[in-house]
Amino acid sequence: MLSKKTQYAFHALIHLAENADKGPILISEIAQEKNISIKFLENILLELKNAGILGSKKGKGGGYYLLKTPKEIPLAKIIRLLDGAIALLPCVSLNYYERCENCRDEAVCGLNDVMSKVRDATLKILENKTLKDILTRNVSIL
Amino acid sequence: MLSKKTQYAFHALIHLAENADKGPILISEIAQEKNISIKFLENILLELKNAGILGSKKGKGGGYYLLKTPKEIPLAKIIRLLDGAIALLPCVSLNYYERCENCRDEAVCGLNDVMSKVRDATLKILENKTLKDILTRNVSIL
DNA sequence: CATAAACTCTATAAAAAGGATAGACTTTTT
DNA sequence: AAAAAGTCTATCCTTTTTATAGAGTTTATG
Repeated sequence: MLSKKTQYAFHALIHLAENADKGPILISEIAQEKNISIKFLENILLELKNAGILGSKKGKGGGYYLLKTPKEIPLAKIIRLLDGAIALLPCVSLNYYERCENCRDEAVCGLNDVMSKVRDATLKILENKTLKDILTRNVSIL
Repeated sequence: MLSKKTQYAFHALIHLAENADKGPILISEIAQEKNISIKFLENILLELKNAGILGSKKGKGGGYYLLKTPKEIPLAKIIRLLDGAIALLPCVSLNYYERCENCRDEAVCGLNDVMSKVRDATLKILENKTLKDILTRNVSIL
């Protein structure tokens, strides 16, 4: 299961993309629209900003906005950024690999084998689908 | 990512299956063999017992043993028992569904749509693969 | 039938994740 | 120059997950 953080990030990104034509969007607007704690959302948007996905403008008329087009933001990237590994086991993760502490030899571990298949099937979807693919509204400017 | 609980459960079940010909297996043996905290493992085996997957025998010569053949234990069942939902989002879970608090209408939510596909791809593997498929050693008695 | 071996149960503690709060800092408008 | 409207940073509280401790119960067996 994805963490709340990642779930909120997706909803926030969707809102930002669908309102990209309106200039910087207030955190408070996203929080209200998507029913998310405003302060918690602050931290999440900040992480997305530090990762180069969002930009922000301070002062009156400020807010957050996408730095890339939705098509350039794969869903897998968001999950890895906020949740870490996508795989179900650490010993099967491509980006956050950790040696298995519970088995003798990963090379002949049947669990490793099955979970690799699950990872591949999941990544095939999440690395190819982007923010654009999960938008409801089509925004002409994008 | 699967919880430690579920990860440990898989390794314990593998050990039980691969040594099914030896009668009841001690918790301590599994814990040592698989490098798992013995007391934590106790709780896990108890849950598996209460779910009807394992049986136990008390007293000298006691221990845990499988109540079903490995082929009858789908991997998805173990995950659902110990971790709950397999899906990445509550609003997409078949067995642990919860309404989405962050979007207006799940029926037209693009996130819901993509995550349903991930769920289907994952379940296609995890519901068809069983404990038997992740064993290293072939035990004739099974 | 006493004893040791082994599982069972309840309570508690430590660590991580989720969520909430406060206040400092920055930019813009007037 | 100052107030308004935002972001940024740090800390704290609660819940869940992970792990530990110890008393209690059952069973084989000599």
